[in-house]
Amino acid sequence: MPEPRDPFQEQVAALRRAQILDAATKVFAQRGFHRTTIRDVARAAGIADGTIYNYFENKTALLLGILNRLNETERREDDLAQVGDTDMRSFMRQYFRQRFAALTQGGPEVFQVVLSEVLVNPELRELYLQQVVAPTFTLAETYFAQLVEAGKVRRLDIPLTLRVIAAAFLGLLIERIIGDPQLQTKWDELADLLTTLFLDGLLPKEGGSNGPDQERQHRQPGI
Amino acid sequence: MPEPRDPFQEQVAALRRAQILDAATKVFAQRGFHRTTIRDVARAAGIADGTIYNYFENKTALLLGILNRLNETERREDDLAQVGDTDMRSFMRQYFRQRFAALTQGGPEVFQVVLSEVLVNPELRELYLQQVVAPTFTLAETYFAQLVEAGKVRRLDIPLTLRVIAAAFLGLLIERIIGDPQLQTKWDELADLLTTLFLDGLLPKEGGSNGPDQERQHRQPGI
Amino acid sequence: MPEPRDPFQEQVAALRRAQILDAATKVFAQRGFHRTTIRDVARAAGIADGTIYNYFENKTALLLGILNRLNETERREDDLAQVGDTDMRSFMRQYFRQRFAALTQGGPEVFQVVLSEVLVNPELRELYLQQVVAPTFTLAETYFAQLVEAGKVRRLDIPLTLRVIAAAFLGLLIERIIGDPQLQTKWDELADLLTTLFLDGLLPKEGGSNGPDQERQHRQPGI
Amino acid sequence: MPEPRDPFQEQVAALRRAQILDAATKVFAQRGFHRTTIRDVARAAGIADGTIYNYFENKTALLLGILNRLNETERREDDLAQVGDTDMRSFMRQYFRQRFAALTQGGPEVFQVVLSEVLVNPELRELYLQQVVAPTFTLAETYFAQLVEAGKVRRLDIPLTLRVIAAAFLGLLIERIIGDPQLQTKWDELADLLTTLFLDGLLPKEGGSNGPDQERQHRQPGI
DNA sequence: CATGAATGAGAGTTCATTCAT
DNA sequence: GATGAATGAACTCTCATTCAT
Repeated sequence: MPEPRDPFQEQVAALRRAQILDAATKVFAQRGFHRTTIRDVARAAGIADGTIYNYFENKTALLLGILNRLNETERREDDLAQVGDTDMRSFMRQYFRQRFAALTQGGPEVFQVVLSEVLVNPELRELYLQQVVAPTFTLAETYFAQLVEAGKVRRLDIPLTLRVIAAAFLGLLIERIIGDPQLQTKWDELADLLTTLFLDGLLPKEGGSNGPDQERQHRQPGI
Repeated sequence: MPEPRDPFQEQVAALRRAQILDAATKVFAQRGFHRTTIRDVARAAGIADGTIYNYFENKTALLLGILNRLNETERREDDLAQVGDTDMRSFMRQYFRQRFAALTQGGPEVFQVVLSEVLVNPELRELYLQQVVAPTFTLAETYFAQLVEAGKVRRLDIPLTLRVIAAAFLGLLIERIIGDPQLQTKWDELADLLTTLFLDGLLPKEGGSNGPDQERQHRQPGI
Repeated sequence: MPEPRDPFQEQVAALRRAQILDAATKVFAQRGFHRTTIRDVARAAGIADGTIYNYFENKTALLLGILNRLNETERREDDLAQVGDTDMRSFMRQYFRQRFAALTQGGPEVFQVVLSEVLVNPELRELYLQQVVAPTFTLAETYFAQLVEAGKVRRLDIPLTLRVIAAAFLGLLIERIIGDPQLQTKWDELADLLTTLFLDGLLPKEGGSNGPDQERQHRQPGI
Repeated sequence: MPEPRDPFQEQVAALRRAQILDAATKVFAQRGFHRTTIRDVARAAGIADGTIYNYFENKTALLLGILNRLNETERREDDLAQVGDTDMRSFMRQYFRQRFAALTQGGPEVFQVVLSEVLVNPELRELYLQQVVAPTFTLAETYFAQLVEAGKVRRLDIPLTLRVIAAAFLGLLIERIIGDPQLQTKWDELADLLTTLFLDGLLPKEGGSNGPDQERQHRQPGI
């Protein structure tokens, strides 16, 4: 836990921390938090065991560090704001695409690790709730309320609706991690499907032919 | 690992196994699989440490035992079948309610434990995929295909759509476990909300007033 | 530790004891005393674990039981006596043959087990010394002294000489157990070789051609 | 299991290994391999339990380590070579004396430990056979063959004869370990006795008086 | 600051022994 | 007497953490 005053040293230290957290994320995701030893992390980071303790108080702190970075990453994505003017469908499809891309590339490992522990570690759970989940929902609720007011979205229980949408993301990510082949294969189609599902619902269009043309769903105007 | 031929002994043994798995599920959910010792399980079951090893080969086998019971539980729920004749909305609401009730009472702890390990243990992941996830989806796909053919449901990518619905459930369960207050409070409203969302979508009804009447959604014509 | 008065019961008990000791000898020799569990012995004997404790106080008592049987076996071999009249060479060859046959068929396993523990268990060592080694040597010394008096054998330190001869046997047995191929192959030639070696020694006969005639060796005068 | 490149560290590590093996040899000999705990070894070595595992993979590796040192010790004793020119009797007496001294001081404990396990552990047995027994015999056979060719030794089955001689040593060592009082007392006389026995045999010298003078044997004329 | 050997508490697991059936 | 499930002490081994170099 060094407290360097020298700004240069400070940057070096930050890099070390990042290097260690990267390594930790990788190996934690591979074998799980508990099955991974400090030595594993150290090896992956290319440093000695003891060095880790110069930057993190203990093993748990590594997990918190990962969680915090997740936090920062989430916050930075305030992409919600600037899309208010386009039509609902384009916006949503765009947004879902962004999210899926983020999840896929940004590393599902991070989720794997954090979520796995969050499920069974009350303290971490609390932290995760307050630092990641709650702020995200608060932000989203504000935005969503605007949509409702603007009449662009049906008047539903906003917080709960957002929970459901977020849950779908979370659940899909997990199912993918578990290894569901369908999701592995068609991951890229999900953004479109979710848009249709959440905007239009499962029910067939009124008077629609309900024909085999799956593509039509995306273009259905004025529902 | 006794192999009793005597059917009475066999039943006694089955009860012991159940007793141990109950205890294991409870304590694993509280502290997580790895932070829980065999002694913890034994204490919770009211037996000696060594006794556990008369029924399970090792600690991991306890996890597999829990997973297998989950498996059996899932299979027994063939509630899908008998609801084919009613209207779509009632059916779905009913089904969602059943599922939520099952998840809540049947013990979210089981999910907590299994999922937590599944996320970071490849072997368990494979097992879970093949024993729980895949069979469930196969069953559901067959049923869903019938709905599509009957014109009751929009023609979409069936497997993917089911994944999304299941994901919503999974995700909501997790969010609840994490401790989201909204979900704790309004858990019972979710079945209705999901029905609306997945059947009708977010978009406001055409020509609707989009007023505060949330209830109107159910009376949508032409369903 | 049953103390049956009924002579029939007594015999049954004796048989059980023998059955258990046989099984114990077998499995102890295979994996060693400590690596063998009571369950191993029970399985080999075809009985339940607990039953063993009706006949032996504890695991160590099994070892003592084996040792005691060894003791009895040894005593019964008073073959020494009746060979006093023949010539030295025939006698010795005959005796060595008997001993080797006994060791080989009577089961080197017994030696394996007992010796292995005797080497590192002081108590057992003491017991072995007093119950097996000492009596045997005492007997042999008496007989050997007669040979010396009769002028049939060079006047040497009798006890020590006997130790050397016994040591050769013991050592050969061990070398064989260890798996020396030479001994495995030529085990039957040892009786003759030992006779020659111990009676005549390694030195070539004086004036001899050092030819293949092994028999002439006795008349070596004045080396 | 460190792999130090630094030669200094390497030496330190070698010392630690030796320190641990010394301790292990001592305590294993006292209580036997299986009755000795890792903690016993650690205490005897004056280090912590865990430290042992920095140098040896597991408890069994300690035994292998002891065996390997025995191996090295044996190899170093190439005393056979330089005594070729002297007369047979002096050489043999000298050689036997060396061997006995080596066995006694070099630590009969090493034998005790290794042999005890070798008797009941097939894997260790194989290792012992190949690393210690076989090389030693191969060496000795070559040398002995020269003696035979030179006519200094009777023409016998060389490998088998060597086995007998080695067996005598091995057996005597064991008898001594077992606690035979005769051997404890007269250990130092054995070299001479063995020389006489193996060179001249038990048979009385032709024409000899076979008097009570045991000492005469060593001064036998014509040697 | 970096290193990695040393530490020792603690975990999973085994198994001799007991005893109710 | 026979059984074998239950017991829990004791063992091996791991690994987070410390600290002298």
